Amino acid sequence: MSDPVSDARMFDAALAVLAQRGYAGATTRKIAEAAGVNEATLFRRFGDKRQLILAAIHADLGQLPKVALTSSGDLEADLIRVVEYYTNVYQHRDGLVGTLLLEGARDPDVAALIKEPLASLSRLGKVLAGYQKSGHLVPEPTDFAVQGLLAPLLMISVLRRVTTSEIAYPDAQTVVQRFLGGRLTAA
Amino acid sequence: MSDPVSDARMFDAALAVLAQRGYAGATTRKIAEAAGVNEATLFRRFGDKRQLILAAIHADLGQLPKVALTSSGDLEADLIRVVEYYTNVYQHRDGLVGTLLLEGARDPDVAALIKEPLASLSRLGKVLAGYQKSGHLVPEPTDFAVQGLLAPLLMISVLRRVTTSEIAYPDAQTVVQRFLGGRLTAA
DNA sequence: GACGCATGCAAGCAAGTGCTTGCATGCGTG
DNA sequence: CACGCATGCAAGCACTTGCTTGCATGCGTC
Repeated sequence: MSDPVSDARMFDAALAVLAQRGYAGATTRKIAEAAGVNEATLFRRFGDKRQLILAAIHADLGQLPKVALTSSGDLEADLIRVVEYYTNVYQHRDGLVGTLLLEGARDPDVAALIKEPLASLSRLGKVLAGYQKSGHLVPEPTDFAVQGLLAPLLMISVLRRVTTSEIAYPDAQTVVQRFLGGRLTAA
Repeated sequence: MSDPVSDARMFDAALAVLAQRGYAGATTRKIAEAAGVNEATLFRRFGDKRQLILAAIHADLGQLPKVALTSSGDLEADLIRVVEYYTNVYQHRDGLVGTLLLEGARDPDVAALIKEPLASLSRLGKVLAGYQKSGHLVPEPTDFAVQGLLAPLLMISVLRRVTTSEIAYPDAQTVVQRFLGGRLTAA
């Protein structure tokens, strides 16, 4: 009966259920059902729930294109690329980022998995610092700059899920404009 | 044996465990233990787990001082008051806000409980709109303005818990300065 | 065609969890 | 003192959940 099941199908299901119901709520039975797979198959393949979920997260995060965190010299273009990237991250699995951030605070393994994506934040900081040094951006602590650029996106992604009214992600252009307002040097 | 137990003690315990482990992880046994109370007492008093937790959240959120969301005419002073308030909210029970936002996305009752605090955001929007109209602030969609002011705090509160390095909340003065940079009219 | 292998299926087990209950105990109030 | 009342305690029940296992089945490979 039935073809061999792809890992991807189970990962998809696992992440969908995880994002929607959290780690504890993501029961192996629900994941199996969502994947259209027998529960036993999950265990035979991944050993236990934790490894399944960790593998799913790992595969998913690894699939994210590496951020184009380069200084091309064109400040605005660089920022737009970054904002588009993060908007994508928030959208690509609805609510997953929030869940991972929360769950990461409780589970060291999850924390380890999201470590690299988080590290990209400080890489972004360095890019911004470069533009500060070159005089394109007003100087400020790089943490502040990073927050100024990305925090609104995070806030939107969180609020979207708890409020009834539909909140849309603004386009990258707009986000960057807001960020640059007051930060451009009077060059 | 033992004096009557105050609701507050159970609420404290419930919220502490809730913030740390989420709704599913906040078992009645753990809450009882944290409160130094017998599990049966929880049920006798509150009926079931859900009502206990909802009552705890309600009592706690109700205890938050009403935001001083008034336009005094002194823009900077108003903003500082607001930022201090929200910094407080994030700090006052470590991680609770994040948990509630996440849990609120899954549980309509929790969503209902945090509705009022969330509504204060749109009230803040109106205050800011007032300052835009009076020419103190550059015009922009009020949602953007609210996010510009508070999103960094939210991001910090989230990142604090997943990163090993200690991230401190900036003081209100700093937050407001960052917000005002680029938003003050050239009056 | 025979074999191996991944899967489905169904039953089930052990642990955890929400919740109940009967009983004893101690405190305050009349 | 007597009574009521809130609590502690311990046992336990029903259900969920992670995980296992034995068996049948179908697919690809040799």
